[in-house]
Amino acid sequence: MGTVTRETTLDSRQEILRTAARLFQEQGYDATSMNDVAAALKLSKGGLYHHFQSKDEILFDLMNHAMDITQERVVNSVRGIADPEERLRTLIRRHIGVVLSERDREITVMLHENHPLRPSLRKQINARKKEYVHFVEALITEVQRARSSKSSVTPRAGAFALLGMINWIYQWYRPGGPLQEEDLARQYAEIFFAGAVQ
Amino acid sequence: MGTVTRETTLDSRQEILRTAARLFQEQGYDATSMNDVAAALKLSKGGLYHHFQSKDEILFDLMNHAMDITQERVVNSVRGIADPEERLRTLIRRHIGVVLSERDREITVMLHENHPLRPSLRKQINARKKEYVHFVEALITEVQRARSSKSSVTPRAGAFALLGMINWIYQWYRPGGPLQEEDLARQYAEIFFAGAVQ
DNA sequence: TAGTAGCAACCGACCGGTCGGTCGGTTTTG
DNA sequence: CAAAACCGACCGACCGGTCGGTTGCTACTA
Repeated sequence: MGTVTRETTLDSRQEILRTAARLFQEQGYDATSMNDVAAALKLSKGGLYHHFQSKDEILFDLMNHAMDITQERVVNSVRGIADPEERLRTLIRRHIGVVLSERDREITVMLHENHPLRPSLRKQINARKKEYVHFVEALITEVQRARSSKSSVTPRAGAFALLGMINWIYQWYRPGGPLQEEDLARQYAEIFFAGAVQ
Repeated sequence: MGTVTRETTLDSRQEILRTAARLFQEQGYDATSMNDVAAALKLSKGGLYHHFQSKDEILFDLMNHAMDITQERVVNSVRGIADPEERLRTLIRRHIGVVLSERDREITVMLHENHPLRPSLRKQINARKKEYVHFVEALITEVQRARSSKSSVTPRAGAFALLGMINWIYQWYRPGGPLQEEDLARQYAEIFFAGAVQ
């Protein structure tokens, strides 16, 4: 049936995206050639171009997929939590989980590779990123209100600081190291809620 | 005199480094060709190669210079402050100042371009980065001790969180925007010392 | 059920262009 | 006049991308 064919095609694209994500993360986008991607998939370059029209398209799809994952696994999954504080704590945990996930390397690629994308495509990704920042910002506003916070930290600066410390993790975190994901999430939440030296 | 000649040469190298830093920051390292760098200096590629042996060497010198700046303008400049808390607050302010400095674009290049450098050179840069992390870590330890802090945040996680939120700034900060450097530094310090929703 | 039409998947040779880097010779300068 | 600074033509390698042709599976038919 046509349906079966479509599914196969989608699977191929997904597998290509996952492999490309791995290579892009390991070597960088520019340093990874389409030949590299094809070879890693045991494909010729021509075969690879049967599935994607350009290197751009792979990166763009990759980043969109990364935003889909963030939307599902972070945003949507905390929407049901009533208490704002608990919602923010869970968001921190989930966001860290996504950044550290071995499976979803698309996220770190999206975090790192800003320049290579054509301006029109980059704008679309940036719009989705901004949407996420605003979500976090609104959540921080809620938490401050619920706590009758007297902090002079604006939700905007707070959101950037929080996302900064989380999104930077990929720069230094090594899975085998002493700092485990759960512990890291707990400490980062504590820093954001009460500071690091209180 | 030899000295004069040497000085001239050094000036040329510095100017090349500054121009290269600007281009690398604007377009990315891989996307910037040696021709681009040469042209921006009104030089031919051959002329450029009279001053540097390779593109690698430029990037390596750039990053080393970035670490020199950090060492001078952040580390050395806070060493004289006796009170640990004030020392850390000043470090935050100075570090943000360096990241946002228009003149020192080397820093954001160093923060962003990790992959392109050959492993042997990259290790040297990473060693200097680690040194800085340890400095911050030790300072956080001191502040916690001085405050008799009961925080369960380890100095190591605290250092990574702090450096993360600061080093991420270049990803979103636009000089013309509403958030000014002084204000940003104050808010980030507050977050780190007391949290964002206290 | 054997045969076949059709099509997605794939190959590999190839293209124009650009890259980092080289080199022999010329200009500038102290 | 020596040496540093610089030029511009050039090199081999590799880049992203193309294309005509082949393979192999699947759906349909006689």
